[in-house]
Amino acid sequence: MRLSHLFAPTLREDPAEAEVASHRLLLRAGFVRQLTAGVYTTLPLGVRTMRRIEQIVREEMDASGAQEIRMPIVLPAEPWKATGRFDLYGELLFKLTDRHGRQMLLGPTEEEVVAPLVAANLPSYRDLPVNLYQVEWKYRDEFRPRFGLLRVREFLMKDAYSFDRDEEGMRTSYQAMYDAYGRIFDRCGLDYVTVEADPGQIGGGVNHEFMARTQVGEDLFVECANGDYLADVEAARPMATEATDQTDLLPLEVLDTPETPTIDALAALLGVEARQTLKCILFDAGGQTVAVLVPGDREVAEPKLERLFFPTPVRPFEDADFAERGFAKGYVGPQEVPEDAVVLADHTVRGGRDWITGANEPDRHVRGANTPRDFRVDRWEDLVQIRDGDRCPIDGGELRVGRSMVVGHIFQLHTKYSEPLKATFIDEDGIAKPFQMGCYGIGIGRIMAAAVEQCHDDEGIRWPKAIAPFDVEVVLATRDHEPSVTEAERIYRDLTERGVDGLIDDREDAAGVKFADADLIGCPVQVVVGKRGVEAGSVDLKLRATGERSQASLAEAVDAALDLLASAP
RNA sequence: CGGGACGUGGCGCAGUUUGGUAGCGCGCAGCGUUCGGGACGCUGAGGUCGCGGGUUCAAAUCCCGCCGUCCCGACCA
Repeated sequence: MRLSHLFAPTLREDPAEAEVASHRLLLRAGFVRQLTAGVYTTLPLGVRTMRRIEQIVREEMDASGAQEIRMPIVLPAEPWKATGRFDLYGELLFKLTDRHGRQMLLGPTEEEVVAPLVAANLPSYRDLPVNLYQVEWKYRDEFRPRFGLLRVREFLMKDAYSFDRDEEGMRTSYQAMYDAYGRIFDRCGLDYVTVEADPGQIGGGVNHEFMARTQVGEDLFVECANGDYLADVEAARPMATEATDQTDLLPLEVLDTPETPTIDALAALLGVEARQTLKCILFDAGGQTVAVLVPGDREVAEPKLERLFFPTPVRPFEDADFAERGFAKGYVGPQEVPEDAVVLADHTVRGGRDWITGANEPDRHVRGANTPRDFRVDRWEDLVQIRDGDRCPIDGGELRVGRSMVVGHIFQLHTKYSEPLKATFIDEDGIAKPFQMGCYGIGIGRIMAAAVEQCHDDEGIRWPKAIAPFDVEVVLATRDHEPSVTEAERIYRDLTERGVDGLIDDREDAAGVKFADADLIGCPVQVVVGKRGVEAGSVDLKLRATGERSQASLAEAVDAALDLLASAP
């Protein structure tokens, strides 16, 4: 491709709206342009990189036995009502109405389409397993698109769905995807970790996230300093706390603590540490009151709580709930919790005693609260948010919190969708049974953004060669020196004949402009052809990833470029 | 959804406090000089100052409403 003909408008200055590196560089280097919040046009360079990513994804999906299909984007709402996701997703859905007044939506994911599709001709167990995938646009009206291509409202996603006869088959299909995902992200050149994660809104059971390590990601994970534990921050658990000595407990004593509805105010008034206090956080789970106990210096991890009660929705108390159910907001303690409520305590609560906690009346707390003497605990569970410095549950090592961008997420769904959708097959015993499903997503644009986050410097992008828009850029560093032009054209042509995706900068611009753009666009290898070199019978080569420069004779220029490309990351 | 900031030629910005002929840099077009790390000179094109309403002799500037974009947060007692 000739840069003189390529629609790749590069920007000399950083766009005002872009703060994170990937957003800034993808705009500046002419890969994408923003149309509106969270919606982007992909320019030729971006299309090339995304196609390369798609190609890797398709090869590995096909190799794992999955088959590509293409499903619609405009979907009728009915199946989404059947699975409950029409309401569950709510505002996240782009909804539209057709001319007949029928409710439609733009697909945010496609279980509701693919399960009925596979079930349509009532397959036999002999037809299973089946794994279908597509690479298609997805629509989610995120309440805050951000970080350029990281969180967008329209995005290209590879989504796959496996259908099995039983759980064992589902686990086999899941493992095949797990393995394929590892190969995909390896091939894309990403530095990533794989963690067991929270199921979130898709629900179901076991699931893993593939997280590219980045500076700016929205998703946090924890990692043991000794390298033996990795988890999504929403699913991570700290090392079990040892129970404290329970002798010589303090008596329960009521304290006057005016104007102390927060832990900070209470700790300040009494001159104690927040961790000596006990928070009693109230939730509603399908009408039942749930009291969650955690030390005052810790936060409740709501996703963990939601998982415990799944599929019953759990929500925090609203102001009205406190009054209706007889609790004093800001002064709630676990004593006197009604019998029909359930009291959950985090394991870390075992490590404390003589708690200071709410007295269940305004402006009063108690000191010396102990279980089971003063309050009951119905269940001990893992309920706290993990934080930097917690101990690893495997070996007690220090846990560190890292940032990442989730580029892939795989789920074991069991019959969560096949059941409500009545997506069944006929089993060996002649009875119709719901499929055991799995679903598997990869964000194509996110891989592109994550790669830029991981591979860039002050000058621009340093593409991993597997997903670079072009392999080699030939920079013609002169305009009016005919022998240089001839040599540059020859090298470009020979590279193309040798199967390399080549780009030649044949524009009428100064050499400095071309060098700057070459570094910005970030092809792995640059071959610089100019008057000085050509008169001396040589070209200059540069490996973008390291900045390493070398020279080759005109005759060996193509081989040298190919060798350098082979050595590129 | 709450809070904050911003909106002025294609891009980046100044001008708004204190109302009075719309500016700068880059880019773009033409000519000339340059020609290996974002060159130089001359000439030139290009703006409903986000939109609507109001105040005023006069509004980019003051007032009201709306729209858009970005950032932070979204219930922890």
